[in-house]
Amino acid sequence: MKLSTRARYGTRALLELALHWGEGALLSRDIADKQNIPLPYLEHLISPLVQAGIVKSTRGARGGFSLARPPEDITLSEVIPLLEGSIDLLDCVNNPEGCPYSDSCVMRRIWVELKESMDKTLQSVTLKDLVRQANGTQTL
Amino acid sequence: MKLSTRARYGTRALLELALHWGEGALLSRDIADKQNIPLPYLEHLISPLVQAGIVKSTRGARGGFSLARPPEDITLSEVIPLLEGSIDLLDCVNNPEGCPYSDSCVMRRIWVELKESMDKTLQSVTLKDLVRQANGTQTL
DNA sequence: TTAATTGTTGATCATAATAGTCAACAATTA
DNA sequence: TAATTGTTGACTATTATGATCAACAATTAA
Repeated sequence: MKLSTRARYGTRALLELALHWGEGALLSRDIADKQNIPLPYLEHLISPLVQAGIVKSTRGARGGFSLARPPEDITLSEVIPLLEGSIDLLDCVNNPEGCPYSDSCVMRRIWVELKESMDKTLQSVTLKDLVRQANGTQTL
Repeated sequence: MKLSTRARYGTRALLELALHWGEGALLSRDIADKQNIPLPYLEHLISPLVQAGIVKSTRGARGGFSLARPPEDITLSEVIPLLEGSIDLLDCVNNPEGCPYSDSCVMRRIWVELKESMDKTLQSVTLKDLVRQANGTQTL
């Protein structure tokens, strides 16, 4: 039950983009260097973020990546599932038909609750929050 | 970020033991049959539960397994980490020294919060709760 | 229009974690 | 003492993850 490096790398990449919000596109190479992410790996894991409309990509010379929306509008609840596939601890959480026992299963309810409590926490954090904290600006 | 089958099997085995609380020992073979768990696998995953004093084992003829404590005193918060190794989504949660970045890391705080919210949910569920639900006795 | 640049995609490989099995062993009871 | 039952460690198979590489598409600037 460990988080994959995709989620770790991905959130770091997004933080990097959030730190440079409003400054135009960042090269994937620079993101990779700054955040210590293998470049060819970054290219793959950023793809779902682009397709989901969280990251904007521009090809060709002078291209790169930038956030498609303001950092305060992007929560981890939106981001982590894209990177991780889903935050369901078991497939039955979102797909009860897949398990022959789901009707009578006593445990499924627990896994659903668990997912909901995680999601609630993730919803409470925006990229802007991360930027604030990174800058030490956070009053908290 | 999926739960391992150890946790699924393990909780089912515990549920089975809880259902028979007060009736003496259950054979591992019977637990395995009833809950559809490969017997040799069950033997391995039950071991940490025995060592942690949650399950009591008796060897030899007429031996078997039973809960070492009343079902209402055993929470999932105690059980799942034993089966799963830990519920930390990342090692840095419980072992900051392992990561060179943990000081300045913006993300670690999130992973810690996530773990705490999961643990809170798991703490709220005892084996007795599961039994009640399995019996349809739950008033809720 | 061409060359350089940069993201996109798919194939592929390596490694590690998980799931599962088997056999020798220790303890207990009848 | 023989039958029973849990304990442990070694081992195998399968899958998921992490990572790389190469061909390709789009864009810009000379």
